[in-house]
Amino acid sequence: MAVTQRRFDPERRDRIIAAALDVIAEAGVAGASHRKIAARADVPLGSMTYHFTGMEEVLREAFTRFAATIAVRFEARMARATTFEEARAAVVDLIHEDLTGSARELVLTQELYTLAAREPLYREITHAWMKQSRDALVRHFDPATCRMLDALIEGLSLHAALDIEEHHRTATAEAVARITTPAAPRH
Amino acid sequence: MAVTQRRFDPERRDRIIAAALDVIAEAGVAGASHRKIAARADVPLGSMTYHFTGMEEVLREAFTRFAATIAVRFEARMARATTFEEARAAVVDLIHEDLTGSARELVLTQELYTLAAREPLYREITHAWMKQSRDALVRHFDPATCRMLDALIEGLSLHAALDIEEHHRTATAEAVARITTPAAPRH
DNA sequence: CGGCCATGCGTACGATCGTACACAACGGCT
DNA sequence: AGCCGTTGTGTACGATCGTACGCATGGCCG
Repeated sequence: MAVTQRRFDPERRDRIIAAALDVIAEAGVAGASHRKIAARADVPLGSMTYHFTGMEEVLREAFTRFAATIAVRFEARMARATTFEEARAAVVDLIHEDLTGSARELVLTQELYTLAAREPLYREITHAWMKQSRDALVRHFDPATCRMLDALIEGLSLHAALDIEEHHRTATAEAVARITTPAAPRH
Repeated sequence: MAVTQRRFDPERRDRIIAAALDVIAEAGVAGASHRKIAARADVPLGSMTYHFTGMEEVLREAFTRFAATIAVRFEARMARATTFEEARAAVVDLIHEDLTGSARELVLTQELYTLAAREPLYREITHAWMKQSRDALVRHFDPATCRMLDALIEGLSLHAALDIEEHHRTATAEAVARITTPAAPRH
């Protein structure tokens, strides 16, 4: 009666995961707690331990979903490119979107990276993410170039997250052009 | 008597800061507490609140010192380069050192970045760090190229932190060569 | 229509946290 | 030598945390 029953709420788990990402984006992994996530998802505290074995599982699923979402977008955009020049343009587009998009994604990415730098469990998530991106790139560029592109993309993302300076699309295009152009052999 | 007095211990603050970096490297910012840091520095818990106004001050000073240390090393190495080719080689050396050096630095860097992505206070630290590095680079490369180099360096650092794959010096050299070579104009 | 069992929730416990504050210990000054 | 102010420390408090667990609840089967 006064108590709203939620017996049939199969999306409960999903809502919790989504809420977890919200909380992490706002307060960081450090500031994320079962209680805050439960409040955000509008579920009782007990649901946390019911649906998940512990905080680690929540984080793992949340970041897995986050990484998958971004990787899929990346893949979709790259798939539309057929020629080399289109591939270059697609990369520039993607970087541009990353950098001018929501700060939320940049922050969540950083949080994930920091976790991954310390714990192998989360490293698996980043590895899967990287692999997907790498696979999307390797259709257009050779492996070594893909690695460099990856590094450039992540570096530029970081600069955006740290608010280093405003982003110029032409500068990004120039950087991508350089990376994707083999250097002349040393003399 | 049994209590060892430390009245004259002017390096107490420094030891605490050093201990804080150790703890952060091991347990992350999230896992760093006054108690753990105090234990690591072998000082009583009360010393924390005596020497610092709060956790934030400890973190700020610790990361400031950390960033300064790395920036100084960067600057020193770049300063030894006179010609363009030497500058390129210096950058490759520095990246190589970063990537093959202690995981501690890579982890601490990630922790700082994540903090900085969220809080302006720590962003100041990263901005100062970037500025120092940028100043060291700008003597040899034009500003746009410096930004790209920065991004590349940070991206490669991240790859190392995430253990993406083993580092090849020649691959780094190729990436630096490309970035520092203006792209041919589009036709 | 009524009892049962899986499902889900409220609460309580022990641990750990940051911080404040009363007090011990010492060096210098008279 | 003895007092006093500065310097440093031990402890206790309130808040918050993750997690376990007993119990309410409602759908389903007989």
